[in-house]
Amino acid sequence: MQPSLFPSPGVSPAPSPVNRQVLNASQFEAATTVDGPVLVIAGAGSGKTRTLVYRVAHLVESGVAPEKILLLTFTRKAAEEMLSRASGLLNDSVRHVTGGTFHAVANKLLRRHGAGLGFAPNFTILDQGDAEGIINLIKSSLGLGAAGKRFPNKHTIVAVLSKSVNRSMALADLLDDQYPHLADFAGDLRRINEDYRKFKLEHGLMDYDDLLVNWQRLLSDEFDLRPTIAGLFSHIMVDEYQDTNQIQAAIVRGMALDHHNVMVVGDDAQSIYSFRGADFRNIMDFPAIFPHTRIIRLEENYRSTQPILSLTNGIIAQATEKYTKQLFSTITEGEPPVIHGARDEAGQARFVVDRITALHRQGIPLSDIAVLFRSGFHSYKLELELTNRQIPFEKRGGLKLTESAHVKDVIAYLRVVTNPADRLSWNRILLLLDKVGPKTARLVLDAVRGAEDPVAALKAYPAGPGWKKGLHGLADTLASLHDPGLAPSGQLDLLLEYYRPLFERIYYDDYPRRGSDLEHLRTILAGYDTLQHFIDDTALEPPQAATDGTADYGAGGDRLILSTIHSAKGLEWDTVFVIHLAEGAFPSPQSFQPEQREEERRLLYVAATRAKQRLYLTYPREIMAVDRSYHHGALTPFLADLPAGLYRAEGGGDFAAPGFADRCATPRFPASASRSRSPVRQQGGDADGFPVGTEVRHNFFGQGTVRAIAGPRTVEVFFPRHGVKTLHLDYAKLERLDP
DNA sequence: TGAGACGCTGTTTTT
DNA sequence: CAGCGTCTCA
Repeated sequence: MQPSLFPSPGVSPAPSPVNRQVLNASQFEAATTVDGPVLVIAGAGSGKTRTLVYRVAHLVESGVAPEKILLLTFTRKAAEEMLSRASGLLNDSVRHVTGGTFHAVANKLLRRHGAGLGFAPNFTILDQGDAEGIINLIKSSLGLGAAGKRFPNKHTIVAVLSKSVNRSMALADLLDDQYPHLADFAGDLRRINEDYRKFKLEHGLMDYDDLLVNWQRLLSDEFDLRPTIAGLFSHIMVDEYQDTNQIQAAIVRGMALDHHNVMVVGDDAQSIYSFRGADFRNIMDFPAIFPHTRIIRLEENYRSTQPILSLTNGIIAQATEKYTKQLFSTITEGEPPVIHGARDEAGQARFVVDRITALHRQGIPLSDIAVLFRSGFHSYKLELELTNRQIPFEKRGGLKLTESAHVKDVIAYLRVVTNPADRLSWNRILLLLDKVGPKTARLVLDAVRGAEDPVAALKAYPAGPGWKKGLHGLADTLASLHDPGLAPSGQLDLLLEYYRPLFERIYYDDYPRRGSDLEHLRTILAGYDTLQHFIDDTALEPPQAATDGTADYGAGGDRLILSTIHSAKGLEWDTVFVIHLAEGAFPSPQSFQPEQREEERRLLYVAATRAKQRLYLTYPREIMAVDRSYHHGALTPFLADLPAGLYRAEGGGDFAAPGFADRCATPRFPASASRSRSPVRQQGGDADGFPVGTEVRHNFFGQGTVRAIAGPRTVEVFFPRHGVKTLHLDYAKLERLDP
C-alpha cells in the first residue's frame, strides 16, 4: 500500500513556500473535506489550483470512484492540467474524472440525453458568428431592418437575446434596465427570438446559451431525467465560481441536490465576466442554497512578492464593493512594481521589447514573461516590434482561427457531413459556387431538405447550365467524405482538393496568406479521431489564429505570451507587463456605468496579480487615433489614484508631461489640477462644476440634465431617452452645454 | 438574380 | 481600415 498523501494535519500543517508539496491548514481542510457543501474563498495566488488537485487525488484515494467526480473549470486547459497533476500525485485512474467547462460537459450530456428535448445526438453547436448569421436571415425574412428603417444590428440583437437568457431576465425587463433606447423594438425582438428558437430546433442547432439552458432542463421536473443526470456524479467541484451565472448556479444546485457533496471555489474580487451574465453574488448565495456549508478562506499568497501584493491590495482597496480579504505574502523581498509612461504607442512597444530582451539576457525564459492588455488590438504595435526584433511570441485571446471566412468555409463543409440538417452551413457552401446567390441557394435547400439522402438530392437538382458542373463537384465531394473508413484528416485532404480552386478564386487577392491557415487546420485535425469532436471544439475551444511568421519559429519552444487579461485568468508568470493603461483605453470607454467600471478595476487587479517577481505597468502618453488626431493619454485613474510609494515611476516621473496637454486635439475638461495627487491629470472636474439643473451632453446618452450631486465627483443625470444615470466624472465624458 | 462597386460605421472581454 | 450592407449594372 502506498503511503498516504495526507498525513494528519497535526503532522505537517506548516505552510512552506519552499516545499510546495505541503498544504497549509486551510488548504488541507479544503482538500480533505470529502462530504457536504464547501465554499472556498480563494484569494489570488493562494494555492487554489494546488488545493483542487490534492482534493481530486484525495477523493479518489478515499474510495470515491473517479467516474463519479465532476470538476467544472473555466477552460478545458485548466481541467486538463489539474487532472494531469492529480494523476501524477496518485495514479492514472484519475483520468476517469470528468473535467471541463460547463459548456463542454453540457455538450457531452446532451448528445447522450438530448433526445427528450427534441435534439438528435448530432446537433451542431453555434458560435457567435453563426448565431449572428441566423439572426440576419430571420431579420430579413421578417422584413425588419430593410433599407431606410432603423433596427439594431445582428451583433446587438444576439447580445440582447443572450443576455436575457444568461441573466435569467425577461426581454422587456432587460431592455428596460440595460437598453432603454431599444424599448421600441421589444415586440420585434421577441418575434426574432421566437423564430430563432424554432430555427435552431428544426435544424439541430444549439448556441452556447442553449447548452446551459438545456442542461438545466434535463434537471427540471419537465422530464424524468433528473435522477439519471444527477446520479452521474457523487462529488462535484466548481472552480472560478465568481464567474458563473444564474443558470450555472441552478445546474450546480440540480446536480448536487441529492447528496450536497459540492465544493465551489472562487474570489469575488476577481469577477470579470458579468458581460456574459456572471454574478459574483452566486458566491454569497451558495451557503443559503446548501445549508451547513463549510466556509474556508485561503488568504496567504504564495505567488507574488510583497511589493507586488501591496500594489494589488491598493488597487482593490479602492473598489466600492468591500472585499474582506487582505492578502499577504511570505516573499517579503522584491522589486517594486514599475509604472512607465512612454511617449507614444511605439515608445511603449520599444520599452517593453527592450526590457524583455534585457531580462532574457539575464536568463529568464521568454515563456516566463507575459504581456497583458485590455483588448486584442492593443497589442498590434507590439506585435510589429516583436516581429521586427525576431522575438517569438504567442497571442491568446482576440481573433480566433475559426473567425476567418476561409476557415469558416471549410468547417461548413464538415458540418453538413456530420449534421445534414445544418441549414446555415448548407447555405454557406452553396453560396461559394459560381452563379449561385442567396435566391438559388434557397431553392436548392428547399429541394434538398428532408430528403432521405441529401447528397443524392443535391446531385439530382435541375441546375442551370452555368452552375451544374459546380453543383455536381460539390455533391461528389460530399459523397466521398462519407466514406466510413476515412479518418478526419483524410476527409480534410479530400475536401481541400475540392475547395482549393474555389478558395483561390474567391480570395484571389490574398489567398497565399490565408493558405497557411488551411495548413494549420490540417495539423489540428490530425489530432482528432472523429469529425464531431473536432467540430464541437471549433465552437467550444476555438484554436487561436496563427499570429504570423514568428508563430512557427519556436513551436513548442520558448515563446513570449501576449494575452488579453480575460484569457490570462488563473495563470501566472515570473514577469508581467500590463500595457495600454491609459485613460480612455482602460477602463474601456464602453464601460460607463458604475458597476461596469468596478469590473474594469477588478480586471486590472486580475492582471496585476498574475505577476510573481516583476510587474511593469505601462501607458502611452500620446495616442494617434484613426483620424490621425492625437489624443492625450493620461494614466488610468485606477493607478493614478494610488498612494505614492507603492510603485516606482519611470519615463519622466510625472504621469503626464506638461506640454502634451497643449497639443491635445480636444481637451475634454478645463484643466483643474487642484485635487489630484498626480500633478497634471487632465480628467476630472468636480461635481460642483455641474450644479443641479446644468444641461450636459454625454457621448452615448446624448443630452441630459443634472438631477442631483451624488458625491464629490459623481452626479446623477437625467437623459430623456435613457432615464437617470449615475456618472462618475473621472470616467464619464460629460460636456457642459452653456445655455 | 448574381457580382461587384461604393459608402458607412464602429472597435471589449468569451463559452 | 475593414467588414458590412446597400445600390447598380450585366
